[in-house]
Amino acid sequence: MNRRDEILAAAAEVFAHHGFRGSTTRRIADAAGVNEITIFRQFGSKEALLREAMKHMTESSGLVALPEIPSDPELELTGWSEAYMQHLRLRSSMIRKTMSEIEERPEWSECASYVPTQQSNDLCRYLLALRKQGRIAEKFDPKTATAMLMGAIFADAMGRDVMPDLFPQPQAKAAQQYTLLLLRALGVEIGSRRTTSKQTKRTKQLSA
Amino acid sequence: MNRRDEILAAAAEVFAHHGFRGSTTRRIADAAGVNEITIFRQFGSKEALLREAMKHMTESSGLVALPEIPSDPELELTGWSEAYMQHLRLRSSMIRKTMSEIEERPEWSECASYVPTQQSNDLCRYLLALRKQGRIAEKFDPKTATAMLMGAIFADAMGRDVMPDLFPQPQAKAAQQYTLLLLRALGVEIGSRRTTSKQTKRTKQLSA
DNA sequence: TGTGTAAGTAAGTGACTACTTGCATCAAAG
DNA sequence: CTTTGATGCAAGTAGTCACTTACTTACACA
Repeated sequence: MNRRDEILAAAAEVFAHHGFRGSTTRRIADAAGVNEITIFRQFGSKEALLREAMKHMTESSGLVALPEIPSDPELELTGWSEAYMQHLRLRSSMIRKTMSEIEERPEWSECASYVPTQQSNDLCRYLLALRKQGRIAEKFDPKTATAMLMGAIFADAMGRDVMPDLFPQPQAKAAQQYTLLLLRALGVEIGSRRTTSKQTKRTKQLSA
Repeated sequence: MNRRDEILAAAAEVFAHHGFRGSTTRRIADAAGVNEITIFRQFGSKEALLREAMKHMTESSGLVALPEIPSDPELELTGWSEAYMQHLRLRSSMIRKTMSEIEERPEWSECASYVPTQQSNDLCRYLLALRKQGRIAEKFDPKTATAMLMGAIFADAMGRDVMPDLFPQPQAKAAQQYTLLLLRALGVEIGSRRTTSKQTKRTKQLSA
């Protein structure tokens, strides 16, 4: 990790805690253990530095996609929800700051909406695949279902720190509980499993 | 509306668009059409002004409670969801800024969590009343169901401006669609109505 | 040994920030 | 008519901000 990356990491860290206006070049330089002037020589301006730090962040999400062909929706969706929730929780400070700054810096919106858009499309596609398999009993709008699950996860990840009483306990099971509730809304049989190979239906011990 | 209230309203407006650090006393004074000095004479400091403006805001939510005794859950919950979503949408800028500032100013968290806490308790109580009436078919955790609906509404109100493609269309029906999805998850018979007086069950034309 | 490059030090610029002081204005209350 | 209290105006203070200039140090490589 060279100097440049150290500065970028420090800038992201400072921004997550203090926002754009609170991210003074002095604070970033101190956090990076670097002279303030090095920042200007490397990036030209505070704005350019934070823009680059932002881009640098979004490239490292590490989220995995849902399988193309649904097999065990309860298991797969629970895993997906938990991963997405953890992703949001780890970045909650940065996300809060970004949401707040986007009105004043609309050029960041593309950066900010990249991960949620990708995840939304992925989940939506998965639900449509489930329907194609005839495993969704009720009529449903995939966009609504997607927005509902992702919205619940998002709100939990953003709000639980400040208002812990409003969210289900324990925190570790919240993503699973939201997922099960959604599956019930869609009429997906819980505990069912189907694969392309001949594998017998079996009960899972995950159900609440 | 006297001078004091005009300044408070202007402060809230400026804060919603620029956050704490961006709310310079000059900007607030200009927005209120008032000399900058008047602010300091009236409120002492920028911090005190914004604290008061914040308190002043939360007192005017205008949200109504769900009925004590559920009668038409689809109608009542849809109305409640729409009102809550509109409330959040009208204040989305202010909410985003507050969420972002709360880490640096934790003394505001009480103020910020007042409305959601009240609404969450209200919705939770309503769902428990529905269960007591025997109108919820499935086993369910009321906290999870509450967090799920409120989370979906919250995320929609916060995110639709920036990422319109991720949310159900049209916007005007979104709250209703989330509500119907939740009712399905709970196994509440849609289109059913029950009152304390003898009123016949009837089909509603609201269902999707 | 000489040269180029990335980094540091020191000092300073002009703009902005919260906040203060001193004085003038003006309308309503006594 | 006088007092009082809220407001405005002009000027200023001490501090911070992003950013610059001029010069020095350290090291790699030829």
